[in-house]
Amino acid sequence: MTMSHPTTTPNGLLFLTDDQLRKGIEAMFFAYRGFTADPDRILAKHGYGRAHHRAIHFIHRSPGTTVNNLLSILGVTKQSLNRVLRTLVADGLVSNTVGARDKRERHLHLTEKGETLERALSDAQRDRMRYAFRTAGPEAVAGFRQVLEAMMDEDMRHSYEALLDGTE
Amino acid sequence: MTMSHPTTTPNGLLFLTDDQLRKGIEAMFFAYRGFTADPDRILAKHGYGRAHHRAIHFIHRSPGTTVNNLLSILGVTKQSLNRVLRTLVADGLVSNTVGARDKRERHLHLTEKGETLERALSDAQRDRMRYAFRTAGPEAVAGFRQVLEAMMDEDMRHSYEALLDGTE
DNA sequence: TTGGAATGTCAACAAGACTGACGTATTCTA
DNA sequence: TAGAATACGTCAGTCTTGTTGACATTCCAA
Repeated sequence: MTMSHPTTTPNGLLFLTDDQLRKGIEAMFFAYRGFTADPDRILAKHGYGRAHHRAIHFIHRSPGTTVNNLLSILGVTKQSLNRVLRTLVADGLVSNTVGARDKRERHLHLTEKGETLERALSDAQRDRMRYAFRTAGPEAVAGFRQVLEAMMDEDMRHSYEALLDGTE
Repeated sequence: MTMSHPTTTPNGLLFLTDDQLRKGIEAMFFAYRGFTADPDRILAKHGYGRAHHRAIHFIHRSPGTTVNNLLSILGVTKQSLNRVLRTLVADGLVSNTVGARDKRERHLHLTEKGETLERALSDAQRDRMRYAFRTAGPEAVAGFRQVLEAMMDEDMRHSYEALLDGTE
């Protein structure tokens, strides 16, 4: 019989079998599919993709953010982001205002229409997250976040923590 | 001051603020980037993408699996999978043998070369998962898996559990 | 004041997903 | 046993989203 739960060894390190780690890997794979499924359905109706969702989400989170700022959070090239941004501006979901202090910068905001779509997307995603959290219970939620935070790259954790400031 | 941890209400349901749920959503987003970062680097060297990784992973997990089987696990179209599979077979990483019982089926196996790449990919991914699990501790690992499993779609959870059979 | 750095835009291309249609071999079933 | 269903492969075309390269504008510092 194989061990199905991590145990602590005399040296104080967690003993982890390849099987336990693989289960974590596959859980991550299948869960992420569920995580994106609901927004994907809504986006498809509007002719958008996940890239649009990500842009909308972080503009909502940090109103007035610049393109460069968004780039470092999203981790894509500016040309890639620009294409998405262009369609969102053209469709009237995002507004694009020249910076007052630095005229090279463009400050991004969601319009009324943009906020409406953001609501629909985040409602759907929160519903699933709420169900998962309630099903698993409060201790599980704490563990979930601890593992995910340890899984991030150094610089991504910085982005993550910067977003958390003021809401913790 | 906002609540930063879930609490239980008199009706027995977890009380979850939008902030708590959003943190879960953003943690998922940033962690998944870390989750795929190491394999992505290795794949890029070989001229492959994530699609190749997924195929290699599940062929390794279920040697002799059929194309149809793989399709339902990966959740892509056969045209999409076929493109990936064709290059893997051409490059000598995957073998493709006609079924003995049912000659319509093709059974997929990793070659020696395929197993070598699989090792490199899964070693990298396991290293990160091990670090995350050790950093977070055993209770956190249990919670992590509980939340992820509750986050999966019904049919994905079936695939996930089917893969677990015999290893739990 | 001028040259370099920073910010953002446009154009072209590639990977990888999708749909739809079709062909072939094989198996199942009425 | 004939016809329907299944398993697999392929061609053609589209879409999203990533990439590089070239370029305009703006700011700043030598």
